[in-house]
Order: sequence, then C-alpha cells, then structure tokens
Amino acid sequence: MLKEPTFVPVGTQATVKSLTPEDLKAIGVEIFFCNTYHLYLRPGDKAIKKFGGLHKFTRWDGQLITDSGGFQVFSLGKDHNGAGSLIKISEDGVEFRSHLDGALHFFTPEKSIQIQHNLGADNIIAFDECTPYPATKEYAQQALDRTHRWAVRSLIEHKKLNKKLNQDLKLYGVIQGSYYKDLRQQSAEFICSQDFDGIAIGGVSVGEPKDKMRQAVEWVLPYALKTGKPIHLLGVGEVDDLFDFFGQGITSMDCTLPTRMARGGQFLHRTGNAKFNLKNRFKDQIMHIKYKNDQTTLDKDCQCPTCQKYDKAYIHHLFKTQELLGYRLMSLHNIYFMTHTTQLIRNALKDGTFEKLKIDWLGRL
RNA sequence: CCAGCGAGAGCCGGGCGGUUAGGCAACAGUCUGUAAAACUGUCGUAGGCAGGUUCAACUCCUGCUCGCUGGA
Repeated sequence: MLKEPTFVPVGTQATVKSLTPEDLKAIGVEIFFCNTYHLYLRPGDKAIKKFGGLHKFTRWDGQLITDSGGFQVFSLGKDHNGAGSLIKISEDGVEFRSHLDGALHFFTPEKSIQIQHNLGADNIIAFDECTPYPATKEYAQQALDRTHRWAVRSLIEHKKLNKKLNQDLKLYGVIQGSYYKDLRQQSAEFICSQDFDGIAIGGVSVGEPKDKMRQAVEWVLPYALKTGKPIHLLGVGEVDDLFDFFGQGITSMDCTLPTRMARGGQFLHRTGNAKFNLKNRFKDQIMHIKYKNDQTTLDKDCQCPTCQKYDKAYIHHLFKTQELLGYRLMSLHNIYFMTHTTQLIRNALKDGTFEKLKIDWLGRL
C-alpha cells in the first residue's frame, strides 16, 4: 500500500500508453492503475491469471492497483454522441453492454472482486457507482445506499478470496455521496467503519467546478484521516490538485490527464513564480506555431529523459507529423513532471516547508 | 490547325438553376478512477476570364484563356 503521497498514472489496458515498465521506473513511477472492466473484456481475467497475474503479464515489478469497473458505470452510462447508454443498474449489479461488440455482461460486486483477484494487482477497489454530476439528492442517496451494500458484499467476497487463494490483496472501500454534505459524511462514516485496508474517495472530477470538488473532499477527509489508513483520491490529478490534496493528507491519486494530454500535444511545465493562479498555468501546447523553431526543452531545468535530449522544435515536428515517438516522449515528460512534483511535495511535508512550496507554485495556500 | 474532355478555397473533391457538400492541411480550444495517438471550433459572399439567359448561375448558353487526350 502507499504510505507517502504518490501520483498514480493510469494504464487502463495493462500499459501506461506508449511506455515500458523500464520507462516508468526511470521517471519515478511506483504504481499504476489498471482497469477491471477493460481487462475482463480483453484479454480476459482468466487469461491473465493463467499468465501468472498482471505483474508477470506486464513484466512490471512495482505495485499495481485495479479499478473495480465502478467508473465505467459512469462513463459507459453517459450517451456518447447519441449512441445511448451501455449500462443498466440494479440492486444486484450492473449490466454492461460491451463497447467492443455489444455483448451483454453482468457485473456484481462479487464478480468485480473475483476478476480483480484473478488479475492480481496489489491493491483493488470495491465495486461502486461513480455517481454522475449533477445528481438529485434522491438519486444520490439511493445510489449511495446501494454502493454501501455493494461495499459490504465486495469486502466479504474479498476476504473469502484472500483466504481461499492465500493472497494478501488490499481492498479500498469507496466513499460516494455526490455533492451533498450530509450524504458525503454519511458515506465517509460508513466506509471508514468497515474493515477495508484503504479508503478511496470517488465521485469527484465528474464535471463539477473545482471548488466543489475540494469541498467534497474536505467534508470527508476527517473521517478518513481518523482511520490512519491510506486514502486514495480517485481520478484527480491536475498540478494544483497535487498541492491541494497531498497537503491535506491524501496519500495517492490517479489520473489519466498527464498521459492523455501528452497524446494531445499538451505538456506540463512550470514557468517562473506565479503571482496568481491562472488557469492553464502549468500546461501548454507543443503544436503551437511558435514552437516550430524553438530549440529549448519543454520545461526549463526538467530532468526527465525527454528534456535531457530533445527540444521543442523536434517534438513539435513529431506531433505535426503524428509520429509515435512524439506521444512517447511527451508521456515520459508529463508523468515525470507529476512524479517529480509529488516528490517535492513529499520532501516539503517532511521538512515542514510545504506551505512555502505551495505558495511558490500556486501563489496561494 | 481540328476534335473531345476539363478548369472550384492552401490541396483533393461530390452534387446541384435557389437552401452547409465533404475530406485533408492550417489555426485555435477542450480533456481529472481512458469507448480518447480523441473530441470541438474557425477557415472570411471559393467557383479560370468576359459576356448572355433567368426573379435567381458554381450549375444553362456564347466567346476567350489555360491544361489533358486524340487526330491532321
């Protein structure tokens, strides 16, 4: 499990897109996040189990965490360009229509946990519903109660399997509650009272304004901190989030953003001291015409493998020509930026210099 | 010299007497437990030139220019 602030890149299909395990090691990655739903569909959890589990399959000897499929209840539930919802939720579980071939699959909490045990990540997550935003209070309450019942079922199945398979996977329970204070607190109280190994905060970064997200986390944090267990913030990871949440005791967060942005040509960087916290302060687009002849690196003083050798003009060219190397170099850089910044935060928290560091970066506390 | 065909935005290109072609490129924006090497927006009254017919022409007609093909 993760004891210190850790940024967790996302490798949905058992790969952080475009990078090898050696790359990940080189840029300070300790753990990455795989997905139960996607790996269940392809290549299949049983296949992965036969290969000896995710670690052997991927040749990654660091830690791994799998998501339960709970986020897909949200993301596949949305209409994508009028394609219609691919899921149906009931008390027992969720009916998924595969986005690959339309076939029906049914996930229950037990099934999600079974799949996750087959996949064999070090850390796994209870099956939940990532509540869409906005949600009515009635719906949020109903979804929350169901998620709690699923949490208990997940926990029971997990303990059973850990014993049966002689494994010691760690299970995170997920707090939901949408954007209602009493529901969030109710959820925090319940999840924190159960025998989970870690606490995850979910249902955030689903389209809500950022101040609401911060508030929802703050409602819940006192309960989670009291348990002394690792606290994972699901799906969050803009640069300012690292400071806002690690600073308050969150121990890990995962996010697709650094890798997804990388593939879109956006690179993370830090330029000078911020007097105020401009949106987009930490990101820029390599394909902008102004970088066509720019022979400086993506970020001044960056120690990542990309910035050790390559300049903006070259990476600009790789993106304009859609060369695969561009995605790779940019992913290396962005993830390094996240892990390195997290490392700075770790150190500052130990030294007691965190507030100074945060003001230095964000221009605020 | 004659005949046939063709000419459209930076490039390619379908259609049509009236109302957005479309694609690519270019430029910009968006992305927070990945249906994402994705998505969105902008590319300005573009129609080889000159006339004619018509309420209305990129579309029909005439001439010219240029290009391709074939023939003397």
